[in-house]
Amino acid sequence: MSVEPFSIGKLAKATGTKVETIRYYESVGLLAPPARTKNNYRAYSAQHLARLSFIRRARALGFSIEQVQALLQLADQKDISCKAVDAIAREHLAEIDRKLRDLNTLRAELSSVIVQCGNGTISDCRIIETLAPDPAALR
Amino acid sequence: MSVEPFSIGKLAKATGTKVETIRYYESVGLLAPPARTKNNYRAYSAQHLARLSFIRRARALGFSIEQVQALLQLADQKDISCKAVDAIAREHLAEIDRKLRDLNTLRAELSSVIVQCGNGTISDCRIIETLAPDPAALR
DNA sequence: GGTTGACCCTCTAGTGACTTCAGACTTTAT
DNA sequence: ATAAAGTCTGAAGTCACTAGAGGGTCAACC
Repeated sequence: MSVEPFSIGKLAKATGTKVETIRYYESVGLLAPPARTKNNYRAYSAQHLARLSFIRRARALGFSIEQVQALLQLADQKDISCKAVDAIAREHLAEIDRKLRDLNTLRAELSSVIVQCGNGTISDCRIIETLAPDPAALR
Repeated sequence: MSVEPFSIGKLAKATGTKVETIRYYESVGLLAPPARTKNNYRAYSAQHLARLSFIRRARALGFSIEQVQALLQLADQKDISCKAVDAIAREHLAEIDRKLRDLNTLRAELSSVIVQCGNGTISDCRIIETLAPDPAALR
């Protein structure tokens, strides 16, 4: 297992992150500044890879950068209760469920709209009407 | 049916939009600038109400402002085929399906994390590990 | 008639999470 | 040797709003 440090480009490729995004994470204090080579290039360790992977996964899960910060801080204090971690996760799960419900509703609406929009002209096309105002709002 | 023009506040209430957002839509060319009263207050017509309702519905469905612009332009040319409208909607549906798949995966992970994170300390807590890097990425 | 509070106006700046750009240096491949 | 690809910093741009400063206007109640 080679423990040589790697460049920002390699780290980017390994984690599916853009180079600029990695630098951004460093600038906002999400990812610790790595060592530098004599040319001032960033030299990352396996720790950085692990942490960036965590960050990316958490971001993909929809956690905000602030929430990821909180999770990382908690993760670093291994001796305390994980109730706080659990709370953050639960809070987020509720959010995901809300998003899922919304998206499913939208999906249904959108696909019914598409079905109606078979091949006619716009004047026959229901997609516009479907999105048109609810008469009830016009009171 | 009263056809008197209404203020930005009434329009906001009728469409569930913030006043500032309406002005923003005008500034980016999404909503046509309305007439003005002698006091320079915006005076909206039923057309504006209809169009803003459309905009809000489309935005709620997750269309970007650019996509909404496209839909509105298409809607204004009533004599052409609605294939373009259909294409935009279909494209958007695919996007929604991708998000749904992701969210479902995430939900499963997060809830299994919560189950495991019952009452131990962080060192027992799997939440960090669950989000830890995929060993495959470390090649 | 005065004043309180709810509206409305414009213009500017702030938000989150990046992305893009300009301008310069270094490393790698041909 | 030279060109392409990678890296650096710092600043500005993006999206879709949101908030704030600093002002004018209007309806109503005392």
